[in-house]
Amino acid sequence: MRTVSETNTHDDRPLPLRERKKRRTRHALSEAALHLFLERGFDAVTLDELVDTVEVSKRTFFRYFESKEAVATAAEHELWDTYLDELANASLTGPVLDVLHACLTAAVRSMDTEWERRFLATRGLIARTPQLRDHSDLASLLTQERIAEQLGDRLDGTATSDVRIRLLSEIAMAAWRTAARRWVRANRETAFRPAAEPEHGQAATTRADLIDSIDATYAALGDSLTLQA
Amino acid sequence: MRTVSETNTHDDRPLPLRERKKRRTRHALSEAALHLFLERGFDAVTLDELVDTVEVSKRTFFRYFESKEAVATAAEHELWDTYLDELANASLTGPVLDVLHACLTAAVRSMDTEWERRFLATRGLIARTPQLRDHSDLASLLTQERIAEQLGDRLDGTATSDVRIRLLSEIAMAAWRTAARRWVRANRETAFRPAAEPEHGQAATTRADLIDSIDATYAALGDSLTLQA
DNA sequence: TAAGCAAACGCCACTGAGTGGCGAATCTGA
DNA sequence: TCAGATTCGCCACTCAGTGGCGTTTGCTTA
Repeated sequence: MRTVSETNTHDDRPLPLRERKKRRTRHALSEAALHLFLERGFDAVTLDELVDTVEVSKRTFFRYFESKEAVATAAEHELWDTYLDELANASLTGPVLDVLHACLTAAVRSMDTEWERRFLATRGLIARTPQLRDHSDLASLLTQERIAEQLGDRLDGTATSDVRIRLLSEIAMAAWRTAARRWVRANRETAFRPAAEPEHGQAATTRADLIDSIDATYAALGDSLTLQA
Repeated sequence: MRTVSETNTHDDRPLPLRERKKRRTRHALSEAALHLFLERGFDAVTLDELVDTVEVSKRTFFRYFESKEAVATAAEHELWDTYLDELANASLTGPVLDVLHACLTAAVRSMDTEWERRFLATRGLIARTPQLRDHSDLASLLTQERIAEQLGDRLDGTATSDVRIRLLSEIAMAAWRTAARRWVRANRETAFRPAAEPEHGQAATTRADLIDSIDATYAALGDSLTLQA
């Protein structure tokens, strides 16, 4: 039993002031970055500009984000963190590929609506900025590496199966990249507007579509291996 | 019959002088780069240094290579070019994955010994330089993209199979990355010395090992998909 | 509530990759 | 031998990212 004063859902109050300030700075930076980048393009905005609008020193910026690309893809990084958490808490039973698939969709589902908005913006930027696409792909490869490590620790560690674990992680991420790219391509024009109109009756790009794309892609994995000319 | 004066192996003569000079410059740059990077580390060598030792302006450097990373991984790029050529000339019959597998090993086999030396050096650098590992991974993703495009053009272009083609390309490259990483990891200490001793009786890292690793990895693809916990 | 401590920040100078512009050298083809 | 076109060198510039250091700000203990 916890005391009443200790709210456990989204408790922002009990956090030390210092921590709250940090969150606010981080949030302000990533929010302003998305806004500026969408407005004028990733390349056209310099870090000095971004840093000026948030009224923070450039030195401080790099205490929060490790690169200009990182602040634009923060939402994706959060997804990967959640994904890895899901996997860490999942029980490894049955086909491992199914577990990875389930963890990924669970991660996507568990993000809040704030995240969804930022993620859409990020993917919009990625779609029109090669540099960001590279950074995003790299992040997926890094995550894949982490997955392989985690699986390697938790499954039997025979050297023979090590190749299979690495391959499995690769394949799982391949499914993500394929699904995400398909999903982005289908929405290049319709979505990703700088100022998102809130309640457009039109069918907007939702995370449900993304999850559908993921499911469909995972389902196509088996066929792909044996694809005939 | 050719005249005796016209040697056909490595004929550098019939090429216009301008072209020969360009080749020499490019070769000198990539050769000096490998040497310097292996000697003192990728980060410790500045472009200005490299450019000074070759006695070329920095401006000229960027007319030959698009980045500092590119000059260190030139050998890999050549492999990808050859791979794509192989694929372009291959007949698409039977399982597409087998075709990709065959093209890759064929490409590796068709490179000359000069290439092998440079490739080994490059992989040694990649193994110890995260920045280069990223660049190499990105190059493999880009190649994978090209493969998907080529396959998309040559196979039937139904939207349904598009996902499978992308996935197949991803999976094929996943096999490469896994194989190459395994191969590098197995030789991190034994090989990749700045000044390679020519005829060490000891078993040295050869491209045969690499091809074996590729074969083994492709063979493990099917199992990986159905890997059970 | 005052003192002391550590974390976070701002400022500033600096490195180094990559680019733009333009005039000079060099190759080529008639 | 003389245009015309490439290619190159030089120089100044932009901008991401880092190191150092002094100052502020929140936290803690007396």
